[in-house]
Amino acid sequence: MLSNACKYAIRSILYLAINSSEDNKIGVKIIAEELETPQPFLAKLLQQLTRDKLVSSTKGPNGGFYLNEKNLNNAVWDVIISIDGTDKFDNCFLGLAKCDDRNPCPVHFIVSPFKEKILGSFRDKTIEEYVVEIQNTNRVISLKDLDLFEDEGS
Amino acid sequence: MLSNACKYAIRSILYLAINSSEDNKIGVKIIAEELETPQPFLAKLLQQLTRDKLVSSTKGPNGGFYLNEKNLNNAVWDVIISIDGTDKFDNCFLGLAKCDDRNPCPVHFIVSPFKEKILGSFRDKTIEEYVVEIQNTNRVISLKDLDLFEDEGS
DNA sequence: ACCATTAAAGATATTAATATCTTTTACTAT
DNA sequence: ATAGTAAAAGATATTAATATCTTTAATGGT
Repeated sequence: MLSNACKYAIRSILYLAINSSEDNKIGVKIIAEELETPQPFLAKLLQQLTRDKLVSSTKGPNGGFYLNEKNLNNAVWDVIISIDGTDKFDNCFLGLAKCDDRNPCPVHFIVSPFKEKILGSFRDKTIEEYVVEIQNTNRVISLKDLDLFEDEGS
Repeated sequence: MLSNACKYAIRSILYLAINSSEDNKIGVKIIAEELETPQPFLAKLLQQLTRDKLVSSTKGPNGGFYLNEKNLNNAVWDVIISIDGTDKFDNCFLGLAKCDDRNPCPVHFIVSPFKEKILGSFRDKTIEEYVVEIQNTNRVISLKDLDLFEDEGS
């Protein structure tokens, strides 16, 4: 559904939303380590996101990437468009050239509600709202979020 | 989620289930045309499915591919395993190395029920049962199934 | 002014997926 | 037997995705 590139990009932007600010910029190296992604590849993606004004950056010492207020008000969907384009979501799960409610593939009515749901989430929530949800419900996006205790019980 | 190869393979096997029989074998050429897939590529896939005993075939005149009773009792899931392997379904939607109920990515609880549902459908229903459902509910898998009337109303 | 740091940009490399081509083998009908 | 047909097998080609490398530009601290 999403390319690796796009997955990296989404997690990066959420990571920056949570951990960076105008006076706490974060370099690619850190982000790549924290998200376990290939560093130079991620650099390219962040470049792309920066060109599209989805993240902010400055060069030089204390430089790095961060999100400003405007960036925080974009949607995850904007990231997807920037990196993958819109196509991947439109395509039929079984590869039919034409698949819709009228001409549904055998799994159309399983896939379709899911797509609507996740697409809705990506499109209607801002990055900022995502962050609130992530924090309120202990969602994981990077290594440091991991709950490593396998067993809890007595 | 599924590779093109796997999508072709699934539609092929459903197509054969519906249209072929021991004494009505179908050649790659026809199948490829009907499903709008690249012919030699599909040939490779059918070869693979044949090796794994998911479809049957004979060479020579009146030869071609078909499904026997045994083949009809496999699941779509077997096709997926044969072509893509199991991994694609296990992976996190946002690319987290570890993503489960305890360490969920931000969309885990949207994706997870969908995966269970579709995986269940692929695993628990036989090809034969799929065919019954396809026919009872007018599902589309090939060109000839298409309902081309765009508008119905008066 | 100079140096170290870090992103930007452009070029290149690698890999995996997709697709095609060629030769061989099996089978059928005549 | 022979010719024609169709899949099997193996080799090759193309493309897109992923990943890396190198050079350049901007910035900040000394």
